[in-house]
Amino acid sequence: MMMMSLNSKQAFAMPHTSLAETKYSSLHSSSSSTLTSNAPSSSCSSSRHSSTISSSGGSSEAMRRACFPTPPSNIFGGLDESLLARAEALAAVDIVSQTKSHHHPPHHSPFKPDATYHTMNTLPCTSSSSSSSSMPISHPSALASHHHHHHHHHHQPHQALEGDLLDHITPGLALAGAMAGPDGSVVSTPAHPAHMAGMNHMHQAAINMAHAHGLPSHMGCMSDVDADPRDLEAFAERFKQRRIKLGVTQADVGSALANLKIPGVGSLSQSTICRFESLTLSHNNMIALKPILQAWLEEAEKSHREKLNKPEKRSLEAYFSIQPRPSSEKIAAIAEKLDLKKNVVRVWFCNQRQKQKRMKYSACV
DNA sequence: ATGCATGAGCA
DNA sequence: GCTCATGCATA
Repeated sequence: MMMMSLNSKQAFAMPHTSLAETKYSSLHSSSSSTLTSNAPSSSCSSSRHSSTISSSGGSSEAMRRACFPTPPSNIFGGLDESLLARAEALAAVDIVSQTKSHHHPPHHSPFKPDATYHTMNTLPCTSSSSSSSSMPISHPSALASHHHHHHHHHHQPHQALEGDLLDHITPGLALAGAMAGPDGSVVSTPAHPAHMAGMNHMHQAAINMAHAHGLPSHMGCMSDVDADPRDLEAFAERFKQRRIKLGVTQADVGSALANLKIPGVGSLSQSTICRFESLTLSHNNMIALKPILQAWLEEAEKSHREKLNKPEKRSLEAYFSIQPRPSSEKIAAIAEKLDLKKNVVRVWFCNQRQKQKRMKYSACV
């Protein structure tokens, strides 16, 4: 009995992907149409439409018009003590809602997963329902074989036409997030030896194999649950926005991942993070990485929140919301109130203004 | 942001 | 040999 001779992956290789092609290129550029027919219902941030794969030409996949909430602009031209008073009131208010923090000892472990990871973790594809942790490990082929025989539609091609196809093939895996407890601080670890290029590969492909369950079109609420293309898109975008808001670079994220201590997960390169955000990774890869990045994001935000909870900072922010450009005198007053050096306060305002610009910019890009 | 290269698992 | 995930180097 050996009649079934079909090679899995390649068997269904799609037409255009004839290997040699630049692998992925096919995914976005080639058939850019299609995609995104689904409107993402991204709640808060923006709605990105298709984009994702349409980078035809070259770059710019998308311009998301963002809808970022505009920061409070300065309204007060001259402020005085009133400013201080107000700010204090504001600060006091938010102080109330203090979130607990969970501190993790900062352990940075520059653990680089370079070497073959795949071996270590096997990810069960796990159910598609929800919370399933997936680790990025596994070889590509695994998944490849899977899916193709499962459905008629092959995944690979999906990259090219994500929109529709993905619709039905949604795999499910996702992890709720946060499992490890790094302090979230993004450390930048050097991570790569640099002598070689392809050292770490965690092939996670398999993970996601979930085959499809037909997704109802109404599932708008599952966010990290499955790998719904729409979710991925929305998540990638949200991820980027929040990362920027945290002031963390793609490279920082990549190296900080190792701090999560998720088994089998080490650091990733800036390239990969970039590709994730721009949705230029394969669908399977996106799905595999999503839970990891989500975990990182949660940790990072948690620690950021902790920082924000420091009274001085809250006060400064409150002042800032009222008057982003306080005069020298105001700064002196603020510094005195908070028992900080005037210079420190001045610089803080400068940085804050810059940060705001960055955020605003990124939101619109 | 992306081209090119590496290296792994599979058929 | 193919596909895939990922990284380095660089525009």
